[in-house]
Amino acid sequence: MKTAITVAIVEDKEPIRQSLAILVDGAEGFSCQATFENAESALDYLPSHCVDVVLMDIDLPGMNGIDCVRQLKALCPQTQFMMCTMYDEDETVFDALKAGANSYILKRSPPHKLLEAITELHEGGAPMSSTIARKIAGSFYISPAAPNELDILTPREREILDRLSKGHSHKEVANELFVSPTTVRKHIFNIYQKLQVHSKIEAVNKYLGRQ
Amino acid sequence: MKTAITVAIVEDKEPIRQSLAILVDGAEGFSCQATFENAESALDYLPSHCVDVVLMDIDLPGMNGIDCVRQLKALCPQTQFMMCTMYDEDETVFDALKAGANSYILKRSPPHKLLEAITELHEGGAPMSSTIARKIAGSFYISPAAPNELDILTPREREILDRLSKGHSHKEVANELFVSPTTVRKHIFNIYQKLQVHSKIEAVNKYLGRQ
DNA sequence: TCAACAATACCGCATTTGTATGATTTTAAC
DNA sequence: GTTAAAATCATACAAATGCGGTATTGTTGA
Repeated sequence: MKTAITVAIVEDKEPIRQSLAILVDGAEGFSCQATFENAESALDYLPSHCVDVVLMDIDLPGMNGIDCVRQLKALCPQTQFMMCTMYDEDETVFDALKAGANSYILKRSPPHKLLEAITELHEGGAPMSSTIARKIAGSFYISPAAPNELDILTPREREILDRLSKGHSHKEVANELFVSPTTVRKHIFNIYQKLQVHSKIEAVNKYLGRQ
Repeated sequence: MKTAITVAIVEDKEPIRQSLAILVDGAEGFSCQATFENAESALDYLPSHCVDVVLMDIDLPGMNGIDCVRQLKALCPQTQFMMCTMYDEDETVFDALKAGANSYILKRSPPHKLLEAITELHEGGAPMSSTIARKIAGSFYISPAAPNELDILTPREREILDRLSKGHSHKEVANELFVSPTTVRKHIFNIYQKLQVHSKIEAVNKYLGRQ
């Protein structure tokens, strides 16, 4: 028989913490090693007792679950973190992923799904509740309908803007493209007109899709 | 009984196309409406005969599956697209998501997983093969080790850099912070020294973690 | 064929920026 | 209570940049 997947639970609400612990410990192949009612105690204990999977609530008293993951991630690199929460706002989801969460499951998921997800996570997957997964996949989508401001730039202008975005000066770009610096300046001027900006930084921000 | 999920398949290799069609059509609750051996014929037929789910291979003769999804997405907004391919390179995956793919399944997945995935996709999820999901989730992760370069900046310097990153000039920043422009320039110069750069763009790139 | 556009190039001017040196005042740490 | 670091300001110069013209050439679509 395979070694059980070791699990820790961070959840402030007593009844939920208890039922999660019972669920995990009661299932074959899983072992709940520890439970915590706040982020601080988890940060205290887990680094010296790393587990395979941590189920992390987000809304905790004191430090929130996302910041807790960010810190634990550095201390327990081999541990997988599953956010287990009721929040499904965009910002929360993406902040959790940025902090290092590998999985994001909504609390309303049925128990057997949770166990499945822990297994999948431990086997190298990144199980997400379906609405979360859709949110994440959708965040990459670039709508062709959205008339990209950059479309009005000519290929040459885009090329120059790209090099500017890498921090190259007018003169450097001119050398790279084998044209005169004045030509580059003219192109840049035209770019400013088209993008309605007045400096390299503003142009680069638009180019790289910020602000 | 619920209406069957209507499916179309775009796959150039005859045997794979056939077995996918048989798999889908043979399962209860699924109905394979059409199969195509290239992107062009799919683009020809599907817009006027939209289906619930399209299984799309990537490596096709002529137009590839990603570009095909990009175009179909605009014409069949309610259709869900599942990339079904052997590629798992980063660039391919993210390009597919940018094009509008809602799901990305590797061909090596077992048949029952594929049917499950189609169902999940149709119900609003975004099923991904586990290695793919991990890749996607990981793409958000911001390593806490990276920003240590910025740690050497003082709060004031960070404040100024932040405003520079928004495209403000020296003078503007000076007005915003109620200090002399020369002070701002001094700070900026110190920032350059610390970050080992020589222009605003380079500094802002480091600040925003894009280089 | 002609107009529009893209890419190339030049000149010139005012402003911004990068670099250097030096100094004063707050603030924080020991 | 001294010291170190941070924040402030000044002056100065060279280089880079932003803005305004004008002009030539090649391509392209109406």
